[in-house]
Amino acid sequence: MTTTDKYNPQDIEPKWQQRWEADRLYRAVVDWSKPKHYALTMLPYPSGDLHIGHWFAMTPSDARARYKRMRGFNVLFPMGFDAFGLPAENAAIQRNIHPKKWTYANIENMRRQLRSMGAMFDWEREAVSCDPSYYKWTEWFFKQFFENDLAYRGEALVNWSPTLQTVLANEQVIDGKDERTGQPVIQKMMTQWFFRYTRYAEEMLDFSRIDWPEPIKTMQTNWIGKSEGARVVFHVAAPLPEGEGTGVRAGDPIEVFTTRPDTLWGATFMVLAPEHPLVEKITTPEQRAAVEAYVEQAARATEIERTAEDREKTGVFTGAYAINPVNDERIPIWTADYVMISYGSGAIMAVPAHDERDFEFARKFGLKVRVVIQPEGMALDGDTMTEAWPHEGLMVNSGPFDGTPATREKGRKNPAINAVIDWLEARGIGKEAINYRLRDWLISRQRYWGAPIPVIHRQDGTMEAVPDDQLPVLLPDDVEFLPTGQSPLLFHQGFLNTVDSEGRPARRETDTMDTFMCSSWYWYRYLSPHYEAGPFDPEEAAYWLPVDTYTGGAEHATMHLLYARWFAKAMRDLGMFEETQRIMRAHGRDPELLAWGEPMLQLRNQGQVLGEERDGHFILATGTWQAAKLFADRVEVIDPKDAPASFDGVMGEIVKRTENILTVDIGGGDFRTVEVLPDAFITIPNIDGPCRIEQLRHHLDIQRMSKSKGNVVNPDEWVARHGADTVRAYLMFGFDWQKGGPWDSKGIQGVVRWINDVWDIVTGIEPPAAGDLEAERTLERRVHQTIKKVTDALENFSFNTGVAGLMALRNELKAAARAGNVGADAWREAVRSMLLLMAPFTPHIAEELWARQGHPYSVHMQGWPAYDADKAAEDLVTLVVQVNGKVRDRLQVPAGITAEEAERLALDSDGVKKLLDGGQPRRVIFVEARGGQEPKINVVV
RNA sequence: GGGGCAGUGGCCCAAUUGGCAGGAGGCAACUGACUUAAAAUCAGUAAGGUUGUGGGUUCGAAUCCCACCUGCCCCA
Repeated sequence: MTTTDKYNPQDIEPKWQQRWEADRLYRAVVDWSKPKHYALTMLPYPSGDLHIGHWFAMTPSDARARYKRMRGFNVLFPMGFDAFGLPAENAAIQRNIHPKKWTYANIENMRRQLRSMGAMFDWEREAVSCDPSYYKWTEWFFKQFFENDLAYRGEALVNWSPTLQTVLANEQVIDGKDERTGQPVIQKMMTQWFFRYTRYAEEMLDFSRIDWPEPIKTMQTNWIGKSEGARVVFHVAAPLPEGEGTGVRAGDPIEVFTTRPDTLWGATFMVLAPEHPLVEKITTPEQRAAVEAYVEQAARATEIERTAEDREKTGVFTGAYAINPVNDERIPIWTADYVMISYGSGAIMAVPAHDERDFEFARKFGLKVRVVIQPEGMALDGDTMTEAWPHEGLMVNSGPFDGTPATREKGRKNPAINAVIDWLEARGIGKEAINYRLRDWLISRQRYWGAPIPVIHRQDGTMEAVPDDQLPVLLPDDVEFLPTGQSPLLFHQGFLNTVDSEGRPARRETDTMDTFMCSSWYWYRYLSPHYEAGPFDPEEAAYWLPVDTYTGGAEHATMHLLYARWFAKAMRDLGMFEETQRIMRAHGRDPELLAWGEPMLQLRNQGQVLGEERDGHFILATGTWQAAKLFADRVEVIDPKDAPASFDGVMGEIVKRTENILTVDIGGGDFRTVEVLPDAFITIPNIDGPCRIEQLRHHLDIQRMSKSKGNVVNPDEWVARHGADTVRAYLMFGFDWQKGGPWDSKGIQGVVRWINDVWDIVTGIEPPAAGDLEAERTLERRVHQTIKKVTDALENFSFNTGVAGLMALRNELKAAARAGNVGADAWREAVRSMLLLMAPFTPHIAEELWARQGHPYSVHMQGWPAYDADKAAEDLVTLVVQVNGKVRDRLQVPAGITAEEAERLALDSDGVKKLLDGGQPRRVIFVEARGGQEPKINVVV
């Protein structure tokens, strides 16, 4: 082996990146003569630095996009930035830098980092959501929704800071307190902007047209939370005979939704959410003080606390009664915070005998419990039962329905529910109904750094949308950031004051939009980021839409990925794809693809790269003891091998450090606390002089990377050390992509060796002119087996097995080179195939070696190597012989063996004969060879 | 609290979907070469298992079902 020169990624990577860019190699242009593939990966938030998670998400997606391109697809693989959001505003407040400046500086930096990946991003299609040219269309979408009854203003519970007099985002509230001032935050009903999310709830439950991961579909289904039942109207009962002036008006309706209308006869009280508008109206004077105090206290609890099942139930009687419409019974109305205003109608009928939470509440407050479902073989008694019976049984105490079986089925499938719904509908007191857990999408934010909501409030209190020719409503730059939590737009007179369409003074809406709104349509903008006649160019859309493959994190399951689907359906129904569909039809593409209202046909999620496990420093700390705690004036980091036999102090591995308090594992599952004195003398080998306590390293478990844990892996450092190809390949090789896992800085060595080996194999081997035919045939077989393996791997997002297959091929080539029995032509052909297979994973080295082999530029414009099953086939295979499922023998047989032959050979084998002992087998099961698997035969005796 | 995912040699992971648990691959380990020595590099080599636990279905279970344990992620 003669190595002419060394592999040096720092030379070849920038060189090829510049060449590709200069040649616009990855520019994707509409070409109706070729099939298209729109590969989309989630766009990053410009936080400042690209972290290893971005590489893990994007480089495998890039490999797959490159593979599709080699398969003959015209591939679009764009990139952009989701650039509005809270961190920019926090930076503004903390560091006195304008959010715009901060964001664009970060974008600039991240663009550079993204380029170092060597990905095939088409930068000419880049979109940045905080650019006026982008958010003009975010505003335009809002306006379309506003004008078509998909956007509205309504009441919602928000986090309200009474101290700051402002609304806070969920992220700004920690433990019920404002994260900045530490002052309490309450839940308050306020007017907010919403999209009619629930309008598409039913359609969003249909996943039949899309290839998305099962867990995502399950999560979305649960998130939408469809439940079937009935809406029943109760009425407030007439006031008490004494007739106090309570404001209670007999006959006020209270609508409830129930999934169990078959238990209506067991409703012994009602509960209203504390925020329910009726609470104030119906409360009697003698209960008023208690109710008001309760409502105020409830506002301080978060929804998490309120819905916790193990929480002690609280509530107050309002003094009012309602009439149960099925039996005209007078039942008390309570208010309690376990009922949510945002679910259903914010009021429930309580059936304590058959609902766990109602039961607990009734027992606590001594309310009546009446059994209306009697399970078979059990005699439930409302007075003595110790838990609710939410299951099946026969209806009792239910007037005309006594004896009707209630099953575990939900909705109309349950005979009891079915019968009761019919009866309710016939009498006009209730209706079959479907309720969704999903709530409308609250899109307004009381923040500065977001797309403005293009609405003007007229003097008379009505609203109008900003005319199209005035879009976008621009965010003013000259704003001041104060740590008040309030949006600076509220104080910007130039922004605030405007005129309506008739020239009268008016006030601009100061709410901005949720950033999820910006990220709900970005893949349309990529199609034509400079298009001015609409959010996207229909000519581009007709070719590229819908997205074929979308990759990104599963954490977006119920938010972004559901918003994206809603948006596509709303756009479809507002006719935004009509022109696009017309063009599709003209080119013979099926316009139904857009009628589905599904933005992405295939979705795959990557897992998370976690921090690396790290040992803590092994220390010997000495000082003075006080109780069980050592106050150390000296801390030495030592090698455990050099541990002294006896010492006065604490010795062991640091497992935790909080300020100057160390927790030390002294072995045997025992721990000691060491407080390091401020002037303590600290020594660490390899670091000269006394050290600071911050330099002491503590043990890290495998967990999510974060700056505070100090386990962040910086991709730039690894790229500088080994090159982008190696980092790419390691990320694809070292993990199950869909699962993620801990970073292993030793594991990357295997990839470093692989790439260096490939370099040496391709540049340094001079094969003989002629070789041994059998050896060449074997190498060719391995090459074709690898083509199959790598192809399957890329199709199935199983990147690690793809790289593993390439490593195995490397081993074959090395062995062949050593044996020197493969001739130049066969060798060159094998190397050629290997470089093509490597191109998606390691684009730079593949390009460099491709050029050095004298092939025409570029390897990335070549077709994918063709797989030939005949060339991959083995001549002889191992027939596995089992007896009762246990392996007893292995036989070498011809590859295409039939079941009869296999059975004859198996029954004749030593392993079987011994166990069969002259008798007849009860059954013989032959499993033929399929895929790369060898045949098996199982003899049952 | 609700929802989701995962558990395979010392470690990261394969196992073509119910068919030999490794002639998947890698890390680590060991031996040798180079070196005064070590690291790195190169060449070679074995060893390592009740597939988290317990039940069930099956001719056959890492794979399917039930229960439990442990870990991770998401939402509120």
